[in-house]
Amino acid sequence: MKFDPDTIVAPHSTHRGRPRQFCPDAALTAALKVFWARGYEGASMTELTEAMGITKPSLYACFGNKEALFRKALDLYEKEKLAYVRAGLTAPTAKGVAEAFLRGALAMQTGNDPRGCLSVVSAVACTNYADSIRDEITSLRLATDHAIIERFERARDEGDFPEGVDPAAMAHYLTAILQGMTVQARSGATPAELERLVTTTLAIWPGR
Amino acid sequence: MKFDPDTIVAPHSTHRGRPRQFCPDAALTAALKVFWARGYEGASMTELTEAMGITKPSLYACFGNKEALFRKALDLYEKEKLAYVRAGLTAPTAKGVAEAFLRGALAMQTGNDPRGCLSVVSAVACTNYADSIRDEITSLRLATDHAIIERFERARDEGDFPEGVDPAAMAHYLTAILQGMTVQARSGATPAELERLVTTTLAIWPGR
DNA sequence: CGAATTTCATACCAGGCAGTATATAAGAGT
DNA sequence: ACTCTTATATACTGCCTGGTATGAAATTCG
Repeated sequence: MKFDPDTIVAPHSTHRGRPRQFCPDAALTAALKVFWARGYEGASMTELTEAMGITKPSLYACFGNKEALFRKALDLYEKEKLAYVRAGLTAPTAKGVAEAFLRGALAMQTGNDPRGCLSVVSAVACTNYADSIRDEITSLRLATDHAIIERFERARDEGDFPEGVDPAAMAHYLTAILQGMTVQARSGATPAELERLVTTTLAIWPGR
Repeated sequence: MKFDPDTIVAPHSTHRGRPRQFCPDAALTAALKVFWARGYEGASMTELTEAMGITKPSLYACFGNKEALFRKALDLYEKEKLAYVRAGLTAPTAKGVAEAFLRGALAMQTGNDPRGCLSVVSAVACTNYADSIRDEITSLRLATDHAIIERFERARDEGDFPEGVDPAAMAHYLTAILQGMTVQARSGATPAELERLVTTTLAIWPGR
């Protein structure tokens, strides 16, 4: 029998047959970079297999198909690269949360990774996605939005905002700026320009 | 001889041969909608020809190839749909300019047109564009940015901003929010949510 | 009317796409 | 050593892509 390809992890000790000659985690990381740089449709299977260092049958046996591979890459992205979101939510004030998010997003632009948030790129890029991918992207976004909204509601109760400021509105306002940062990073803005966007946003930020 | 396809306009009175059986302007408008909704790579030639109501040879004879067609559609977009940018620059104060842009962008989301700014979508979508297309998109963006920066520098001289606010930074801040609005509109935000983004941005806006 | 010219309609092309069939290689269990 | 099972390598499939060759239709000029 074929073991469940969803597990990705190498089969445990009682393994029969030829062992796999590549590390699925490393391959998935390589695939993530390709999707990140080129988008879902822009990444071809040959490009993916070359970056992953495996052949097509190996890819299909281990990850299913292109759509499943993308979804696993997206999960990995959310888990690893968006750790600063969960960390940022623990900042003591609303402005601290905003600063953590903005600086976290900024840090991601200066590294060696492709520029711009993969989720944003995936959401904007194309309408031809399989519905399941669109649904997953939007559900991830909704979950993040909800977490920020709840955090900002607490911030309002703690007096972080001036009177009359809607926490949910501030949450969407913040995410809009983060998304705009992705667009600008993607279209060639320099790190200095992006940092100026961060400081400007924080300078304007209402409350503490 | 073949008349210059770049002119698009119907040949003038001294025309020999079978007359064209479609309106190039209407066809280009239809093509623009397809590119707008699906992105450059997402729009296939068959999809384009069906939406334009013409056959492939007619398209190629009149518009050149896919890249040239996209560029002409982009020019049309910039000319028609972004009129509110030029109009907005004439607002009396910096905040007035911001409001004009935000409300103009919001109005574009409520109409029947595809959602989100075509330039933003094109800039983010994919790295596989022909270089000329990328160059054109970025040059258009730079021109708009520059116009906003100049307008905001005048606004600073006229005292629209509080002390110490950098006009260029405010310009990029505003465009970031507009780009974020495109992302949110593209990923299913309701008009009401987008309007809240507008009012929030204006409530926070520093100066007049 | 006929000749020249341009557009249109159909069918077609090479190439790239996602995905797979087949055969061989490499390990584990007996 | 032999079988069973799984992974790899090569070659392939059908399909869709952007782009085009060819011939018929429609017009103007002589």
